[in-house]
Amino acid sequence: MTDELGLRERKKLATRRALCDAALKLALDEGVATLTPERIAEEVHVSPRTFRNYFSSKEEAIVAGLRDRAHEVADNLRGRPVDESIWDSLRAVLLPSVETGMPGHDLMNLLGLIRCHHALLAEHLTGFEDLSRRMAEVIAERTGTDVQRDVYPRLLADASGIALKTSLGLWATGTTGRSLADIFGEALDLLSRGLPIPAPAHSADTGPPLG
Amino acid sequence: MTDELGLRERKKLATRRALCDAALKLALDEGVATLTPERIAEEVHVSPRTFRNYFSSKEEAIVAGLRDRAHEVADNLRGRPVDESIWDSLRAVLLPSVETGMPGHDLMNLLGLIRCHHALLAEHLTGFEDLSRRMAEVIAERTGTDVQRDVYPRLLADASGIALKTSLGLWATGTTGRSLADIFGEALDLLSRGLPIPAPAHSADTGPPLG
DNA sequence: TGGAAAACTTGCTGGTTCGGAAAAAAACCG
DNA sequence: CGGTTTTTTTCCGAACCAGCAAGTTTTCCA
Repeated sequence: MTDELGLRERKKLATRRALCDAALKLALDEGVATLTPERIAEEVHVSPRTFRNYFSSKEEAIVAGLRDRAHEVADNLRGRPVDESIWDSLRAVLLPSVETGMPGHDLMNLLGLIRCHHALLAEHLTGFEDLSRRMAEVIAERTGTDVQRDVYPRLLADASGIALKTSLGLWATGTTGRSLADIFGEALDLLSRGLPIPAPAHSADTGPPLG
Repeated sequence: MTDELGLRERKKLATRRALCDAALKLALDEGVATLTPERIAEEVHVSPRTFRNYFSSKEEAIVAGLRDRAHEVADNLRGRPVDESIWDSLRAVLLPSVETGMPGHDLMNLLGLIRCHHALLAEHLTGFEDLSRRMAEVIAERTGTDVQRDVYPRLLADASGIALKTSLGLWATGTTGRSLADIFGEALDLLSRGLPIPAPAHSADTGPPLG
């Protein structure tokens, strides 16, 4: 149905994607500080003015690839079977949202950049905010709650978004030796069990990184 | 001990506070769009350049009052009795962090501004990020977990921060007729019980706002 | 198909923001 | 007091950003 995109729409999507791909690539290769909108535009063979028609800053372009998925994630959540546990639905929908496209080490490097640059971090966080807002609506539909009056849908949306953000942050430090899926699974599990205080066992219990 | 602040330090703190107070006041009175760093500086009788020595944008100044509390909150959490439930500690520490100083309707208006302005929202969210990072360390100390390797401390810090953010957001819409403390209490309670799906009762069950 | 209408790109441009450098003022210390 | 350190201020150039109108491409409709 939405497959019927006119030439104009397709070209717009193409230049947008080309711009944010170029922005990400250049940021990873040459760093964020020295990167300019002009440089990105040049890479895609459009004018600097056109770049600013699509993005209002280089930071917005760099994280656009990540944050643009907010729409799809909400749609995917809406598409899950209604008899599925909400936690299973969230797990099924959120994890793939960051596993598409980009190689793992690029994602780690990007998260490293984000951690260091205030403007990038700010842009990234508004992406999660966007995601949460959309998810809250779907969760409300699904659970028969009211986004305007009930705490539940907003809180669950925000909390599961946080599970993803926390997992990405911990995974990107590289100090755990675990996979993102593994960490995220544990995070959702902890949340759904009410964040019980972990047993004060030896904290090296997760097993050696093994290299 | 830190009471021994020289005149220099005191004046710096004073101008910083004066600047962010003025920024907030002007933003509430005259709106964010038309507000300029020059206007804020003028209000405090310093040069525009001095304003930029303290804050890198007007948005940073506007939300500085809220975000500067991150330090205290973490310190307060560290100061809670060790035999207290972590949830009780979080409740005791987080709620007062927004209840100090500003009148309630000003806080609601500020949150309204934040919701509408991308740059303000971004700045506000990095404030929560800052808060979470500090709290994660204290939570790790308190629970004998490892910030670098365990999911728990980061997730609990982020989740309780989210509980506050979600509560502020819902409260500021004014559609519930409930107090912030009430909403926040329910949010923490939901989190600590694993976000159970609410019974599909009539959603007007929370009682009439009563005017 | 042809031509009008709409949408996108682009160069230009004025206004704003930002932060470096050095002089001036204020605070500290003996 | 003089000398030293820190902060404030003035000056200023570079970067950023969005509005406008001209030129181009796509779409629409008869």
